[in-house]
Amino acid sequence: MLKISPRKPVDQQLERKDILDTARELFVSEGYRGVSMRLIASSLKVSHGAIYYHFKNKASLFYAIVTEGFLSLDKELENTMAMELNNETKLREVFIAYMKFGINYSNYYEIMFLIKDDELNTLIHQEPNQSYENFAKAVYQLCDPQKVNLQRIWSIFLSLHGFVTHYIKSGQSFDEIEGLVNSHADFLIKSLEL
Amino acid sequence: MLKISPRKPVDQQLERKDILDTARELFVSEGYRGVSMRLIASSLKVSHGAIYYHFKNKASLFYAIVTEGFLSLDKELENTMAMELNNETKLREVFIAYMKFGINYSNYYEIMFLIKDDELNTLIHQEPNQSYENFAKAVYQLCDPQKVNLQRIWSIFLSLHGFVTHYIKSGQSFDEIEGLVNSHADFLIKSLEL
DNA sequence: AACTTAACTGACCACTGGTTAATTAAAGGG
DNA sequence: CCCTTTAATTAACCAGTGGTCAGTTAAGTT
Repeated sequence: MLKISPRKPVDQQLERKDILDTARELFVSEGYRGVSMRLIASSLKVSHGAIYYHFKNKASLFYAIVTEGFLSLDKELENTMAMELNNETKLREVFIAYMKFGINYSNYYEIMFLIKDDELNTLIHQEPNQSYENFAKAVYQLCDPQKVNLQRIWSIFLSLHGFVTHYIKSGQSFDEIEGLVNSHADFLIKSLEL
Repeated sequence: MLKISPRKPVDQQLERKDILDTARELFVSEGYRGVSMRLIASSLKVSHGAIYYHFKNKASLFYAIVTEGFLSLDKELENTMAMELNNETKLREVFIAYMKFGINYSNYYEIMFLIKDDELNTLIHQEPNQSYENFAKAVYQLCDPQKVNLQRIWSIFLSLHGFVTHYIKSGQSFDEIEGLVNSHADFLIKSLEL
């Protein structure tokens, strides 16, 4: 019979933050589906059941990580909006920043907007809408109200979404497709008839 | 010891077509990830190992089904191009048909353009490009060459792709979003400045 | 000290895709 | 017809997944 010594001394106890840090690190390189609870546990040198004391399930664990993604995307938008540029150039930069975020943080983007997983999607239901609203407000602010309405902004968003979705699938780096990024941004700017 | 009687009489032998028919039926309602080899086998009342005599692996089995999806999409495009309509209206119908296909055959669309699966993606590498080329040719044919280039057509395609991707995720029916379909089609038509 | 709670382990479950030795029917050849 | 080879299938196996839980020990409380 193997000796089981489950509860560890206080200074060795697994903390929620340790789990999150390890999961995040693995997630960034392997994606949601590429990271198993067992992989996280073995990286932490604990049994995989120990994770379930701290998190209800895999979706809950990764929900904490995905909210970081939404914060990052919002921060990118904020930073772009704070640039000293004329409206049209700034708008173009907003589009480019969105595409750049999606490609550079593809595993985040996937879990934020693409993955169909019942448990995960139950948890993530407000954040994508909020993220879109922030985007829409920014775009509306930079446009002439006579030239743009909500439907058009929504179409712009879907076009950006399509760009990111396609290139996440194809796996190319941002540097490889920068020309295409610029071209798509130009297409969308032109569609607004500014 | 249970009696094993593996090879069945000729008239009861499992045929490749039977597997494909059952897999397709399950796939249409449950999607690629929702259908296991064991589910297909139990539906056919055979052992799941029997499928591997006929198909190398799950990806190969479903590759046969996904090619049907590409054929269907091409057929939709063809049918739309055969309509007696002026160029702009026909172009708009092409866009609508694409979005309609994606929403109505969402599990096909997912496996054709969205799913990241190494084995499946090894098999499916020409078809999406071919499908896009057919689309691009049709669009180019309906447009004024002075007003459109390959980059713009590509952006149109990505915009349609984004629309479908988003609404596949949200799970709404075509009827529920028909207004949005029309609105997005109008956005794209207007972007061409016809 | 005794009791309760917290934190964890190892084994379990059901499920997944894929593999393989054994088994039987079918096909081929003498 | 008989024997051999090939085809088609099964049941058991493997390794992996997310999740569960009785048992064990440390920590906390009285």
